This record gives sequence, structure tokens and C-alpha cells, in this order.
Amino acid sequence: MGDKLDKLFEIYASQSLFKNKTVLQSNYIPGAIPHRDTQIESVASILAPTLRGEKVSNLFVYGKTGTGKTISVQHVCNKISQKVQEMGTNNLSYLFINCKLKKVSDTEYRILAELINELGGSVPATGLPTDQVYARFIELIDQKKQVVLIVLDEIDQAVKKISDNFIYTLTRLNSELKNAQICLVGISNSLTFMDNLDPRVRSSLGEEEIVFPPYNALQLQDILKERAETAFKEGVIEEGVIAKCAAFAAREHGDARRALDLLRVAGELAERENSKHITLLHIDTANQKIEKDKMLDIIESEPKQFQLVLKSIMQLDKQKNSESIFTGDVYNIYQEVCERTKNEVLTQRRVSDILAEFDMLGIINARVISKGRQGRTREIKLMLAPQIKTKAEEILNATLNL
DNA sequence: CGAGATTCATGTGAAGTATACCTTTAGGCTTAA
DNA sequence: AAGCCTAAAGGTATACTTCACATGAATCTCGTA
Repeated sequence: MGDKLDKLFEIYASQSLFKNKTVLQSNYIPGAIPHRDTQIESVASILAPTLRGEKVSNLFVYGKTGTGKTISVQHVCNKISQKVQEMGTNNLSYLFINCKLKKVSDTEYRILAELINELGGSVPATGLPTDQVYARFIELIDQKKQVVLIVLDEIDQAVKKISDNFIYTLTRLNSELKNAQICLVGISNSLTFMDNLDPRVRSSLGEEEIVFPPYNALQLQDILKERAETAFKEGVIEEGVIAKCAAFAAREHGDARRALDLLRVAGELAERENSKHITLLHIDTANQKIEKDKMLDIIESEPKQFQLVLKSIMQLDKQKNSESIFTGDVYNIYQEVCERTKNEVLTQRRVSDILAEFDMLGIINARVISKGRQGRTREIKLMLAPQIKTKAEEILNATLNL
């Protein structure tokens, strides 16, 4: 056994395809950001006056996931604060908050607390009334003449959870400040986010807007090439691999993160097979793996009743062995399963809707057919690949305590 | 034998109910002046 | 007196149920050749 392991490790160590894997991870900030020059320039030109300690317009940035929004804004802000340090002036504070992070996102209070923490102050985790916290915040930043640049990443999440008058309050804070000036940069994934905002907030936050369009396949290729160069050892990547990665990701609204994931997973797969190269085949398998993980995630996060129904379908699928499954069968099994697991039994009507939703998700394929005298029903086929089935079953059994 | 009626098992739509969650409001209580 | 907190009241979204009606091909019925 020991020998085997030694050998395994040896192979791993000697044959690693990666030079530096962190480059492919999603939190990596590259030195250069290809194909975002115009956007970066716009951001920079809007924020540049902060260097002279002037108040600038609030900025709102939006675009789909993986279009480089966060990275670009961070890049510009880092440059700016670097410049400020060089100049030796000390009149700019730069705060970056990701509203999606669990510990921050819940309440207005927490976001404020986070802001204060970043400024070096502290507030108790709970207890103070909200406007006290505001007072504390104002006090902190108003000590000297400065510009406070607040970047709120995934701002749509925060607004969904809290409400938009939080932002309104922030924008209005300027009138209470004697020395300092606040400017906000909001980053959002949702293009329609602005539409359902309070008009007052919309006008003040959206003084400037920048859209990040999705990358096309060629641009994705450039990004991948650049990263792959530092990530992998020489000659590891076969011809056309990058192009295929880019093509896959371009199909999914040009998500660069997705493309990088794909490449990384492909690399890991190749490595595990002791292959010396990453081939087109690896990309395919990687894509499948990512899809599979996504599917399992969906199954896992599905509500209990949905899982019960799915469990019944899977049970039938095993028994029936490629014969057709009908709604009635599913419902019968479903009742048993509920009984066994001490869950409430829903009506047939509801189960029918649940089945329709599974159809939407692509977990099953259902067709409404008429069986003549035997009435009308859905003909159901489970659409999970065999390897997923076993995994899915484990998940279901675990979450349903079977 | 074939046209039409019947039938079955469930699909589908509308409307109602229960529940959880959130916001608002009012009134009592604490606190600071 | 002001401001905070809590409890009750009101509002809203979600998940589900109930009722009612729609479907459509296999099957039955019955008139006709």
C-alpha cells in the first residue's frame, strides 16, 4: 500500500501539468485585463478627480457574470490609491465591500459595520440603533477633508435583502458631511436592477453608468491564452483546446470565469489521468463535470417535496428499467415514500406541477400522452446520466434521512 | 363495419387557504436633559 | 420629552388545496349495409 501511494505521489509531483494554478482561480487578480480597455478608461476618467480630492459622480457598473466588472473596478481603484500614496497626500479612503458575502449582506447595520471596520473603527456586533451607527460612521470619515470611495459589489443582492433607501441614505449622507465627501460605485450583475429602484436612488447612483458587454469567443481566447501561459507548463496544452474552451464559455453569455473554470478542471482531469497533455477530450469531460456538479447542486438545493418526488421517480426508473413511467405510478410511490419518511403527502394536482417544473429544469423529460381508455398522463423519462444518478441518490437519501 | 358516444386517468386553470415573512403603527418604557 | 423597543395589525409572496372542467385515443354501442 505504502509503495503504491509513494508511486502515486511521485507521479503527481513529477508530472504536474500546472506551473501556477492560482492563476486560474476566480479570486486571482491579473496584472492586465485584456479587451476591457475602454471600460477601464471610462472608470478611470470618472474616478480620476478623486486624486485631487474632488468629489466625483456616483458610478454604476453593470454586466453579466464573468465580464470583468469587479476586476476592472478593483484594478482602477488600486491604481488610484497607489498614486495617492506616491503623491503623499492622504485625502482618499477606498472601501471595497462585497454585498454578497454572507456575513455582510444581511442587514444595513452589517454593511455599515463592515465599512467602519475597514476604516479601522469598530462597532459592537449588535445592540446599537442603526442611526447611531450612521453617526459613528460620519464621525469617522468626517474627521478630515477627504474623499471616501465606496465600492459596493453585487449591490443588487444587498438591495434585494435590505431595501433601496439604504443607498439613498448613503447618497444623502454627503449633505451632513462638513469635510469629507462620499462617492459610491455600485456593481451589479442584473441589467434590470436599475429599473425597479426608487427613482431618487436611480438618479443619484446612476449619474454615470458603464456597461460591460459579454466577451466574445475570440476575446475569451486571448484571456485564456494569457492565463494559461502562467498557469501551465510549456507544451501541455494541445492545439485547439483553448479555442474550444472559449467556444463553450461564449455560448454561456461570454462568462470568462466559466471559461477559466473549464480550463482548470480540464487540467485537473488530465493530471489525474497522468496524461501529459490537455486534450480536446478533457475539455469535453470537464464541461460534463461542471454541468454535472451544477445539476447535483440543483438537486441538493431543491425543496423537500421536490426531492421526495424525484426520489420516487428514481426508484421507479430503477424498477422499470427503461419502461415508461406515468404520473399515477409516481404518485403512488411518492405516497409510500412520504409515509416512510413521515412527510406530508401533497395532492396529485401539486405533484403534477412539480413534475412540470422538473421538466423545465431538464431533470426529467415529460410528454403528455393519451392512453385511450386508460386515460391521459405524462410519460416521464429520467434525464440524468448514470454517474449522476448514483450521486443524486446519495444526496437524496442523505437529505431525506433514508 | 364504421360513425359517433363513452370512458378513463390525468392535465390544466381559477380561485381559495394557510403560512411565513416583512412592514407599519401604536403604545409603553427607558433615558437623557 | 424624546427616542427606543415590543406587540399587534396589516400586507404580501409562496406553497399548497379544492373545485371544475378539458383532453384525446382506446373502447363500446348501435345502426346500417
